[in-house]
Amino acid sequence: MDIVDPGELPIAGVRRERADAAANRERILRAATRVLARRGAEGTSIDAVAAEAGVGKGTIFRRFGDRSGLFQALLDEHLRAFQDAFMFGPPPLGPAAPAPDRLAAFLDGLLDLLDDRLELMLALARDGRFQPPLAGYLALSVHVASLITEIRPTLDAPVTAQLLLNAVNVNLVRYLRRDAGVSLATIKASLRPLIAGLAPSD
Amino acid sequence: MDIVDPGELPIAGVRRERADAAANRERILRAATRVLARRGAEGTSIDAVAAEAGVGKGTIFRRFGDRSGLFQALLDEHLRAFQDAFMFGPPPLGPAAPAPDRLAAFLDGLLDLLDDRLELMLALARDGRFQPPLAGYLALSVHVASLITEIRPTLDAPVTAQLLLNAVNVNLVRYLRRDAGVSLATIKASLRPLIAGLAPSD
DNA sequence: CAGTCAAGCGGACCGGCGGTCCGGTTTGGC
DNA sequence: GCCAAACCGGACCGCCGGTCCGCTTGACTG
Repeated sequence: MDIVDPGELPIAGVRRERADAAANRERILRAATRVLARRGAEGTSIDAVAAEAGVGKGTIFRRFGDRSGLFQALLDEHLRAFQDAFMFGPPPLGPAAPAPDRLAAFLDGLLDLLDDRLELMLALARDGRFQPPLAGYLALSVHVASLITEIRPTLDAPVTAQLLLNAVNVNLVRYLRRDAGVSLATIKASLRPLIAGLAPSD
Repeated sequence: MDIVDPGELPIAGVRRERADAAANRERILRAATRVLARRGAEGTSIDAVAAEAGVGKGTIFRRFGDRSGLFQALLDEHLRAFQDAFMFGPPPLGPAAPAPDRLAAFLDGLLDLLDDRLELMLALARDGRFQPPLAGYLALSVHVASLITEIRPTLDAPVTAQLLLNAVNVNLVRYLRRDAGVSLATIKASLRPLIAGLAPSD
């Protein structure tokens, strides 16, 4: 995506996205959302999205590169608000709260997001491209790592952060919520003891 | 797999597997192991395994039902020894040790197994069939849940067990080991604080 | 306003995959 | 040695992600 935001004025050397292209991008993203809702992650092929958007599949690949690029773009929309909240927002998510509270609030928020956008996250998870080094997830894991450093500096923060983030894996959430009938509150509560172990034993 | 173990005597009403079929099953499993090693999880198609085994692909589907059935069978071989060890073996894995030690030893052992059979586990993970409710994994999660109950009975043991098991997700291990260059010892060590949080705060 | 051309578009096409099917072959009990 | 049941192989199917290329269209220029 080396194209400047269409809302900005043209910049020397950078061409603006054509109006029809921008419109199509929007239609495609909306169509993808609808297909995800209707057919689920498993049934959401590029052909299906293209048909729903009334667009050739070539157009989708031109815009988003490949399958996971499409879902990345969709995820970014939802992730942005969350990122703002934990980086600049009010406590307990934002920087005014103590680190342990922030970590708990962060995981709660992430679980809410996962629960809300399950099919999208599953679609992303399908091609292994998602998870650990996922572009959008990178910011999250950096944030968690910094919180962990704050809580107990002697830990290996990056690795611990990955372990924690993986505990709330998409597939697990789907299974617990859908097949095992576990409530979100239960999952959140069960996560607490794990993060409690991070605090210095004193 | 409703066919009796070929080593046993025939039982009334249950037909023994034919000799050639048994031989083929073994050839297929061996071939799958070789292909996994040579081409990795991503490059291990059923066609490739069939070719390597010198067998038609129909034979594979007859034997193992579908793609993941093949890898399940392969996993079972490796899982059995581990199961024996934590159910009947010596401490710290076996029942003679205190529950917290057993849990730590269990996770260490699981990580060793993951590291050792990475490609196989990745192949299993590819079709979502793996993970949470994976047939072979079920026994593991039951075991972890029982240890957790022993450690702190007030926890929601099944959910906590799943969270813990997911923290050592296959994809994460691959990423940490292969791309991030993290040692197995580091991963094990980073897991300790998390399970430490399970112990009653007293 | 007309001309120009890069950008954008669509859908036929490709290779590869998991899975099915069925005509021919093999096995093993009698 | 006979025969039915079990087994086998690989052609075949539908689907999917991704590519390609001839045609269309938007937007800048004079």
